[in-house]
Order: sequence, then C-alpha cells, then structure tokens
Amino acid sequence: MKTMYKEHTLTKNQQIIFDLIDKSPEPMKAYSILFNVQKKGIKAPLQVYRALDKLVKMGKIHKIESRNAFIACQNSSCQVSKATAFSICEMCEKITEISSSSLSKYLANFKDKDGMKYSKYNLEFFGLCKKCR
Amino acid sequence: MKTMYKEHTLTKNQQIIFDLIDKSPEPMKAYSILFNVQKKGIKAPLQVYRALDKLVKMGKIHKIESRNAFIACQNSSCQVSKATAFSICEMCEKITEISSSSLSKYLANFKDKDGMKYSKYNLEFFGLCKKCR
DNA sequence: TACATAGTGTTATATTATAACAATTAAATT
DNA sequence: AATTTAATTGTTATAATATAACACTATGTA
Repeated sequence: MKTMYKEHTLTKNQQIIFDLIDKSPEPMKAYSILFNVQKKGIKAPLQVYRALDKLVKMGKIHKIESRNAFIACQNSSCQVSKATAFSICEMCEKITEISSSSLSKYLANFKDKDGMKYSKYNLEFFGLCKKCR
Repeated sequence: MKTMYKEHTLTKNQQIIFDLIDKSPEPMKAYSILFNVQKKGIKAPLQVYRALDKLVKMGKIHKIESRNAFIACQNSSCQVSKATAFSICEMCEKITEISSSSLSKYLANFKDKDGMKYSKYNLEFFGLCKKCR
C-alpha cells in the first residue's frame, strides 16, 4: 500500500517558529528567531534551522536569499515553495511577496536557449518602495 | 568640472580575483577564492570580500545568492549588474547565466499591483540540466 | 603641492549554517 | 496492542560565510 504521511500538521517546534515568523511584520533571520523562541525551550541553532528547512519545503515560509531571512507565505494557495517572487526596498528593507499570475505563467513557461523549462524559480526585485521614493 | 574616475581598470587584488573567477568553469566561493590566491599575497578574507563587492558593483561578476558563490559575467554587454538571471542544475550544480532579451524586457517592464516597476532584479531558475535528466 | 577618494593590510570578531550522535515521539503496519 | 519505520528532538561542537575597526598607501584631480 502506498505510504502516506500527514501533510500539513506542524510539529511543536515547527509551530512555534512558524507562528513567530507569521506574526512578524518583516522577514526574520535565523538567530533572531532563535533569540525569540528561547523562552519556549528551543535552545540551539540547529533546532531552528531544522524547522526552517521543513517549513520552506512545505511552502509555509520562504527564504529571501539575498537577505538570509525568512518570511511567511502571503499566498494562501502556495502550498509548495517552487515559484517565488519578492520586491525588496533597498532603503527601508520592506519585503513583499509578489503574487502575479501573469508573472508566474511567464516564468513557468520560460524556455532557455536550449529549449529547457524550469518549474522552480526564485525572483527578487530591488528598488525603492512608495514611502522611500 | 565633473569628477570622473577610471572606469574599468581593475586594481591588483581585483584583477587577481577576477582572473581566477573568470577562468573557473564553475562559480567559486569566497574561501575557495581565498585559498587559491594566497600564493599571490592575498591573505585575509576581507581582501577577497572587498574585491568581490567591487567586481559585483562593476558587473564583472555576479553573486549566485542561493549558493553564496560568484561567477564571471558571461554577457559582455552587461556592464552593471542590475538584472541577472541564472539556471541552476540541482543535481550537478552546473550554473549558467541566462541572457534572453525577451526575459529581460519582460522583467524590466513588470509592474507589481501598485504599479511599481523595478529595474533591478535577480532571478534563479532551478531544475535538471540536459546531462542530468 | 595639497586635497579627496579609493584601495590595502591586518587583527579580531560577528553571523550564518551544518556534522555527528543519542534519544524520543509519532504514524503506519502487523 | 505490539511492532516497525520514519520523522523529529536535544545536544555539543564546529564549519562556512561575512563584516568592523583602524592605520596606512596609492591614485586622481585641483
């Protein structure tokens, strides 16, 4: 019989860390997360990184690669983290997930010069947000 | 009179580090660069990181954010590193710079839902290269 | 020459992330 | 319920990536 596991039930550490990131108004860095969850019994970096890895794989959070920071998925339909796009203000560091179906369609269908398609991507746009201009 | 400085003359350390990256068949990491240039007198991480920063700003090299690695710009027309796209094989880690004018046009003209445009971006596509499929 | 800007060399340290191992918990199968 | 399998946890240690601060040097421009 095909082996099936629970899909989106978070474990204790995953839930603690997800809740913290989800409540944060800005992306959080791993050691800032660690500092904030120490009162809940999570004491070591590895406990944080393990939960982050799983949450990223589930698509519950995304990593902003250029900032080494993690943000909760804004996009309720986004179950698995395969195709992500963000806008980043270089002045105030405000970061927003972009959900544009035309963008995601364009990128999902993009072929390189060898005709190859890539279903997974990460796009980071940089500029100044409205407030900072 | 408007102040002008030399534009693309590399300094000694910048040239040593650029040459190394440019000759490398794959992206190089900072400490691997350091190891390789120690015989040329570059002894400390900071000397490497400073040169890397400048080379990135000049557009001579690009940083692959998801890999913390640096690759020489493949694109002779790319003078300033504002708009970059790469394909990354998740199996063999082969990384290629994508230069597609339709892609760059699409992204340069992309507007988010607030109507905001971003002239600077970094895009990383993931998948399996021809060999690895 | 003198001034401004960029680059260098150096030591120390901060930040980000993983290896290895033993123990525990949870879920699926018998 | 007992078994077994996979996932998660806790822990210590350490690896990998990156920057701060300071004194000094080289280069370009006025």
